[in-house]
Amino acid sequence: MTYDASEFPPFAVTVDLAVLTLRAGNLCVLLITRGEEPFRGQLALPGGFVHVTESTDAAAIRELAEETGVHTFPGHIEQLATYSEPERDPRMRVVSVAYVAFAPDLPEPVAGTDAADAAWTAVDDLPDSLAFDHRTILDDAIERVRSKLEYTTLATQFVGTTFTLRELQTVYETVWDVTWDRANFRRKVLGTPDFVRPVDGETVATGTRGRHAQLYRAGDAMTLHPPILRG
Amino acid sequence: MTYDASEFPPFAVTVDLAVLTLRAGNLCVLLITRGEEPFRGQLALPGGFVHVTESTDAAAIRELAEETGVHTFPGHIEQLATYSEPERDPRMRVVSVAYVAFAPDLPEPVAGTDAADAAWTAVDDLPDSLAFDHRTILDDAIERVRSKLEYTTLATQFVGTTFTLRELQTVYETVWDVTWDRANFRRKVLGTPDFVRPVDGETVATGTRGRHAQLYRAGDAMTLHPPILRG
DNA sequence: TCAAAAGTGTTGAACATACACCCATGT
DNA sequence: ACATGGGTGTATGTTCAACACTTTTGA
Repeated sequence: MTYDASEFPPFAVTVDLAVLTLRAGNLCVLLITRGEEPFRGQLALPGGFVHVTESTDAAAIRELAEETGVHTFPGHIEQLATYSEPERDPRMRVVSVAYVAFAPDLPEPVAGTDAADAAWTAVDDLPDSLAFDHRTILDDAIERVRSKLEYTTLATQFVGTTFTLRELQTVYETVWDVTWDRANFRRKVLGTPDFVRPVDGETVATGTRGRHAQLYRAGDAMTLHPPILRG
Repeated sequence: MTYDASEFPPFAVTVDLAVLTLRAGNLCVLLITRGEEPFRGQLALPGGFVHVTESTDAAAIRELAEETGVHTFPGHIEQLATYSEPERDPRMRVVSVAYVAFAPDLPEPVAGTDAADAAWTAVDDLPDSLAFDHRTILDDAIERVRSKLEYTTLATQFVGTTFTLRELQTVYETVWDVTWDRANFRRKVLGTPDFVRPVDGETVATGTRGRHAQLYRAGDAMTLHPPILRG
């Protein structure tokens, strides 16, 4: 295996982002409307070219800030997979490294920024097809988030820095479309070492009525032993 | 986002393979010795350039056949992750899509083939460093196989098409470095729907002495509910 | 004082663990 | 016959699921 400029075919490398959040009890994804051909007018995942001086991780983080308009992104981002079918882009040979990001409820994208044509869409209410192979990427991203809830502390990325156990429970119930017994969920979470940590003393929050809830912060644990199961 | 030849920097795209198997009670990986600079003489993961007409999946499968010398690969291969640090290859900008393959015990690589300089190395007995960022890739591959044993039927890929429950148990014990109670392991596996399926009737195998064991085939299940835990 | 939401207790069922024991086979 | 390894039984402890109950708060 020797390297020489004539030996390898050149590829364009892009990143695509599946940014997921919970809004009003629905799992939502950030989609843009394409302004140019091909797929003009269709919905697509945000993304862009990788610069020659940066890693794909760096490119994904850069694009994430541009597309959401938030400069210190409050959630978590990780690589999903790489998509490379030769015909996935009709114009040239493009390999795309997809990332999935999880965030608490973010502000609506604002006109006048790079994110002007971006909007949150409930994943249960997607159009029949997205541009390129983005539907495949998005399906993989949704499967990723559902399975990672089970054996990691990812759920805490969908709520604010402090949260009630009820809010955390709602994350599981929304993403998995199941219901949990409140008491059993509480025991499961509190019985897992370093999953959550209570915020000191007097700290409580309020809903509209009823007893105030203890606030918690994410703990140090990244993986859950044993996992939390869907029932 | 418009495309034009002057706008995107060209990348070389390669695939790297972490081919894992069990040999004599050790988790082993297929490594080649590099014949050219850079990293001449050091161990590296097998791999190669992606052709302009093929997907990275196709390239990985092609390389896998070439490197192992086996044309219908008996195990499982899946994408691991993409590695793209700008300085990962000192000569040019290379993005590498890594794959991990799991196989039952394969024949020793034979001289006179493309796989001539390849050899199985126990992962507990690796040199301090591998070429490029291949040590990082390999560490990720090992973590992948360890975690996938827990919630998928991947373990069946490390044994032949038919196997005894004892052989399957040895897979878990070797990869995780734990011991299981034989009776409890049996109940766990047989109690999981579609994990394994007994091979009909008279079919039994033999060790050196003792009662013949029932043979099983992998079942239809891909994921395990509940997962098998490390204890 | 009532409704709503947080938090605790309790009970029977299901499961896991650690063994003891029986069965089939080759030497 | 006996050692070896496959296969089954069982008692004990732990966890889980369902649901009743108590506490705290706002209206």
